[in-house]
Amino acid sequence: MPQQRKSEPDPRGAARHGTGRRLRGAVAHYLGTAIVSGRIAPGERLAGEIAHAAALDVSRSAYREAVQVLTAKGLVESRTKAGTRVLPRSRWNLLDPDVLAWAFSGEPDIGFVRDLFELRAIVEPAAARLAAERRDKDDLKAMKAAIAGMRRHTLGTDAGRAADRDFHDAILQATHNEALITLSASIAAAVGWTTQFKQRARALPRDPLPDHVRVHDAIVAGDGEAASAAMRLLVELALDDTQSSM
Amino acid sequence: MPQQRKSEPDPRGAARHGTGRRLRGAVAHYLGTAIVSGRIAPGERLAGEIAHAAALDVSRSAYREAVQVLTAKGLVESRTKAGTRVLPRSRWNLLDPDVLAWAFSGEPDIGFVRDLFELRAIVEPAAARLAAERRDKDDLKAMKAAIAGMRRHTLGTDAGRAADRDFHDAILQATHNEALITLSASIAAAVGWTTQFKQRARALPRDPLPDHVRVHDAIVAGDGEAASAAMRLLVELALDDTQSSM
DNA sequence: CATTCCGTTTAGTCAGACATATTTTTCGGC
DNA sequence: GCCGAAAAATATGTCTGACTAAACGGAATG
Repeated sequence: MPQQRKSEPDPRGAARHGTGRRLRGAVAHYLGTAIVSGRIAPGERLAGEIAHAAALDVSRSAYREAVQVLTAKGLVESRTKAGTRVLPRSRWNLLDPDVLAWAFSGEPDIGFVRDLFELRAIVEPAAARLAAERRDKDDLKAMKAAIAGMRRHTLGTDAGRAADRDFHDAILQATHNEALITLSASIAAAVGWTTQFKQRARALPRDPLPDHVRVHDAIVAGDGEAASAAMRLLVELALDDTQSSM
Repeated sequence: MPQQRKSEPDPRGAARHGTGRRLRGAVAHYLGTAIVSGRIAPGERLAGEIAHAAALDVSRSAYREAVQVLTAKGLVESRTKAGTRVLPRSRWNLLDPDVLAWAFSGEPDIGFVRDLFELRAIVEPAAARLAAERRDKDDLKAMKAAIAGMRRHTLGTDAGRAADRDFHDAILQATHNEALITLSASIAAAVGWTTQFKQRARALPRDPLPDHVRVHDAIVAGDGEAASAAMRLLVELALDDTQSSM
């Protein structure tokens, strides 16, 4: 008995034509967004495996594997007999790339976006400082290429956004700190979603190139203090732009 | 044919008596540590599911669910026919609590510990500053209680370490920034493992209480700058202690 | 009234079959 | 002899159904 009266998107259907994700991934995405968006509240109990799997029209194994993914990300916890419950937000791995993606797949929570920008404002200037102190020849080459790309294309184009990403990536690599790289990459990606919203809403209000060049020059000069200050300014401007469009 | 010539710990046996984790968790832990410790290098291919599951003496479903966990944490990627391969370190979610635990379950990599301390030195002072600016009555109460607990017990006791954790937790809560809380909690836990090593190696070289009191007083006074400076000092001292024992 | 025991419920594990997607091989044609 | 397309091989992905184990609730018992 497929196709019952569910208004929610059907993971099976979505997997069949849309994303290209495997079935298990589609179910995980479906449940993940349902939880992160608050449609299923913390403390709430999910329907039993057999029933829930049947409701989603997938086998129990596929459903279970999806739940394992959620468990791995700290969203739910399963105990025999008690069922699987949604954990309190404090246990969620909010910095996991998938969780971030799920959080931004719908209407992102304003407060959470603020938190992320705050974290970014803390981490990225420090990263720029470290980059200025540690960059080697390859790092400089990558940054130079990225800046050149940004000169050629505006942020409205795919190529322009790619160059922007490359630039920030190059800075992170230059810190030679794996933990910092992992963290910043996640945040930057998440912030990227919001940036896209921003640009859709209105033409971008200012040319971001000079800000980036300032950061670049400071890192080339090996001036950590200046690099940190320039990056702080860059993040603040990005925050202003995003806020003015919300 | 159980008990073949494998020197590595047997996940099934470990699950049977030791950790209390479910079988799938034990397999995930086994594979996770094998990968994080470098025993299985990035780019390498894991043995086929049927063979590998049989070698570990677990069913294919249990093995697969364990692999899903690793996939969720970015350690491996599975593609039909091509098998499942270990991803490059850059794709790992190094800040995931489980991954950190796996990384510290054996001999932790010195370079990675340095990276974590560096990140901590960036984030925690900033967190202290925010806490000083935003703490409410409940936050102050929790911090006060933690400090009192630290006065009563030394860091050598369980109660003392719990009080220390509570203090840092209270500071994070006071920032009212969920992303910051998630991040710092992970790092602090990981750094905690190393601290334990440190104390096992030698009597702790100095009384950490005055440093904590300084942070506490600054936050109570609402002085963000002082709180940040005091916390920076605290982290630096912790780093010194850890380094001198390695 | 407290305690213990047993049945029920739900997740956990197992086994084997079939589907799907690549890679590799092979075979035909140019 | 080289190149390209079709077929075979192989590993992951999904499905099904059964059984196990653990935890909760209530009944029976002291």
